[in-house]
Amino acid sequence: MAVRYNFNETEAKWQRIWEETKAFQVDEDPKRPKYYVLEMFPYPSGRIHMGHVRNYALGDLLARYKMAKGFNVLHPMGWDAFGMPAENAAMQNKVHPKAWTYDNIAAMRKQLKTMGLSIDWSREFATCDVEYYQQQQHLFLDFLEAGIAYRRKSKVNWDPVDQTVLANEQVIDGRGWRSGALVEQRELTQWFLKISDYSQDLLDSLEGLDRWPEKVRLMQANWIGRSRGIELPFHLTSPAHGVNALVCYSTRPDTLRGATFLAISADHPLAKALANENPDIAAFCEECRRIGTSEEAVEKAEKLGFDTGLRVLNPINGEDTLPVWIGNFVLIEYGTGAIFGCPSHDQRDLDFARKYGLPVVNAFNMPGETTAVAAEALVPGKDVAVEYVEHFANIATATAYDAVEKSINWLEARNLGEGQVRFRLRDWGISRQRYWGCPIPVIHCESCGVVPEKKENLPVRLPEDVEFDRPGNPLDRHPTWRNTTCPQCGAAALRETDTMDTFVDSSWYFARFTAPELSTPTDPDIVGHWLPVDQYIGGIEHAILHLLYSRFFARAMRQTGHGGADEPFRGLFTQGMVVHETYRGSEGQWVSPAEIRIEENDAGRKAYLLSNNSEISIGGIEKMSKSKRNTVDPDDIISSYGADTARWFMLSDSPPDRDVIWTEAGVEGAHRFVQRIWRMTGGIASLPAPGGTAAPDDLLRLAHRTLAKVETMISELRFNSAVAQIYTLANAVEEGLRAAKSGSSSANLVPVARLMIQMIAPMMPHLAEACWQLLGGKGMLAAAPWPLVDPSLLAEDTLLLPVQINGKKRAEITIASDAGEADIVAAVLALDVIQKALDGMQPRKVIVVPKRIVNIVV
RNA sequence: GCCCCUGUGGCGGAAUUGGUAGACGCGGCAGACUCAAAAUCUGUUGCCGAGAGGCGUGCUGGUUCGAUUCCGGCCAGGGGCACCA
Repeated sequence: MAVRYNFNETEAKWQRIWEETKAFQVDEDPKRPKYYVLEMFPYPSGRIHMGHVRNYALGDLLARYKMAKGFNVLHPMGWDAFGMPAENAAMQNKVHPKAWTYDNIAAMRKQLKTMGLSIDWSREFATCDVEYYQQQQHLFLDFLEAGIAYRRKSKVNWDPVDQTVLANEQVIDGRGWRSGALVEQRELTQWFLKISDYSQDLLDSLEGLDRWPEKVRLMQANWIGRSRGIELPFHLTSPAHGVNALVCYSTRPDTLRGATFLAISADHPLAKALANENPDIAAFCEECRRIGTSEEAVEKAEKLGFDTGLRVLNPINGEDTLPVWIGNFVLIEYGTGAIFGCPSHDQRDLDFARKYGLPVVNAFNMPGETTAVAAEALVPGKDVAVEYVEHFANIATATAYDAVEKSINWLEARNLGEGQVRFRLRDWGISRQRYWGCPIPVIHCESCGVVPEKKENLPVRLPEDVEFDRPGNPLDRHPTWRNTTCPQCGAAALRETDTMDTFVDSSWYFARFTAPELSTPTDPDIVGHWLPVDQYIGGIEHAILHLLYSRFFARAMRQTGHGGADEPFRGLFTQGMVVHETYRGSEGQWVSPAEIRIEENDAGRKAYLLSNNSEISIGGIEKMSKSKRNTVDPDDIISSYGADTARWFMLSDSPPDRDVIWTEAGVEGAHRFVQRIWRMTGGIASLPAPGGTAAPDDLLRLAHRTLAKVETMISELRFNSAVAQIYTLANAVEEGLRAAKSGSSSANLVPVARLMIQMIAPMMPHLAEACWQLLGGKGMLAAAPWPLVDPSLLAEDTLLLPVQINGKKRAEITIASDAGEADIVAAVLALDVIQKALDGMQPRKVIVVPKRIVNIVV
């Protein structure tokens, strides 16, 4: 037997065997419970990175474990293949986005396969496959028919150089992230999906997602942003431009008595009407618009206002008059585009009031009281709110929170306003002026307007003969592709040239995996069988958009007859990042980990450049990135240590939801363990066969206890703890082997080693298969059932109980596990150390917690 | 500003119904084997102290026989949202 484990040979061998035996291909099986494990599918950037390795190591562990536990496991893989990088590559390298994408996919597939994942590769697809986006077009048409998709004008960030719409995240300091051009606000007609119709359901259903991280549920809840408030008309003292009243939206009507002004948006219809006749107002509104709404601008922009001269009455008493201002901080998109300002209880309103000399009235003063407001606005506090509500609404008691609800009731009862629920969530704009995406299957006809393409005419294929020599959307300037006929009247018409946001592609791929060959988007029976995904694993960066869009899609697909589940992802796990130390040379240049060596002793850690031994400064630990040169290439790791080592390292030490620090020392440690398991297994296999049947010993008991713990920890996704348990068992097995070599009984070594190997199998599948063979295991471990815990081996005869005096540990006592309380107390008090520590003091009380602890109180 | 999370050895982290703080790994130190190195193995490793012992889970109060765990108040780090009325 070879002393060193040859991972190269073994990993290739078992990957071949798994593939040849189709070990991971599945179909629906009514006899076994299903389990759907899914890792967020990768974007085909060209090479896998360590984040992928971690993601798939986690998912594969679960998939293999569930498979061994008797589940029919669906574990597919695909590619999120549309998007801008392919077009950028096309512009820079004169390569077609399609060729670039499929080449990348081929390269990454090859890399992934070296990881030895239990993927059903027969289901693989890319979202840029025409078969996939054809079905997405089918879904779009159904959504259109159901009123879920619609078109409207909307303000967008327009990059005049790249000639495209930019997402808010792509606008940096008011400039396009690629072109650096000043971004303009344009009104364009865009396609939207009506996600806002589902706001309440998307919010309420978060409650049931008990296998999602609390953090993600909170983030989604905040994003949906439900608020309870009231619409309040403020009547003008004299109507202007046909407007009798300005309607404000407020979530704090309990502060209404402190209102001292009203502010409307520059885009409010009344502001526009006033601007038409007053050039000063027109100029002011223009300035407001110019400042824009980018985050940067918002941060710096001063609160600006313009007094319109109009006056309104406070509805609370119909007497107090308030001036109407135009404010640059009032958003037309939210609420009604008009607010009442209550400077005493809102910092922004206070700043505004101070700047323009508007009165500040403490809304919570009782009649006759004149408590002033200090430099900072009063926090809408609990106590003051109660007093105020008592005063104006005559409500006997109210908690702070009730104050809002009760003031709404009070105002509604007097017909002064109407309670409302509003959401922050806006409809999802899916139009992109890009080539490399799913074409939106509609046609613009001069006489019929916007006409959906007929389903039998799908797919609307992306033309391949396009040029990327200029910015903008090549579909717009394609000579023939746009020209078509109207499906309704047959006249010449033009195709829509916008493509869909790539988030659409990723909003239903998990459903398509259940039947990827189908000529409809899904088969309701099949998708109903597999969905929801039982465990979804991916990065926290998708906590909001991707996961929310997918939840919306699940609802929309059910509504349009495409089946599925209420919620697409039953369990969600958000893994941490892979991070690495950074290194910088004498001139501050980033240095890659491959170019240095580390020395470590009592004096500390130092890094030296391999090329000339000059010292390198060790910087912070940061997310692996090309710019900081702190990446480690999975290919290099797999070829030097093997996939199992990389997987084991990823699973050890760090809890999977936290960042894992990639270190050379850590990888070597993981690899040492691989070699150690191999040596140990070889040693056990070459022992002479023991005769007869073995009585259970401590080692066997430990193995079963470990098995029970490992199962619990895997099901709780605490893989690092499972790994620690396996280490403990391995230490004991090694000790057993050493003892056996010097003559002790080896009777339980083989069965215990087999248990250990089976526990290792989901984490290091290749090594496990090889060891399994060595131990005479039958067949392929990938197809073997998970071992059963023998409950009779979990019980212990004796217990080690700590003994405390007044909560401080003073001794330990070994005692029969079935000893009664009186016996334990007697035995404890008889201990020399305890007698000595008590020093003649009489115990007042002895607390015995069964199987846990004894505490003597004096 | 609002909402949320996290603070444990030199490091990653265990201790998950209030019951032995530091499992397991990394790193360090000492030793064995070796001509030597690598590999491997053994011992040791929270802090203070020669030792007995004492102190220790961000700080600070509290509840409890007993607190890393529960409650109050601070401090530090991280994340999400944000002219949202």
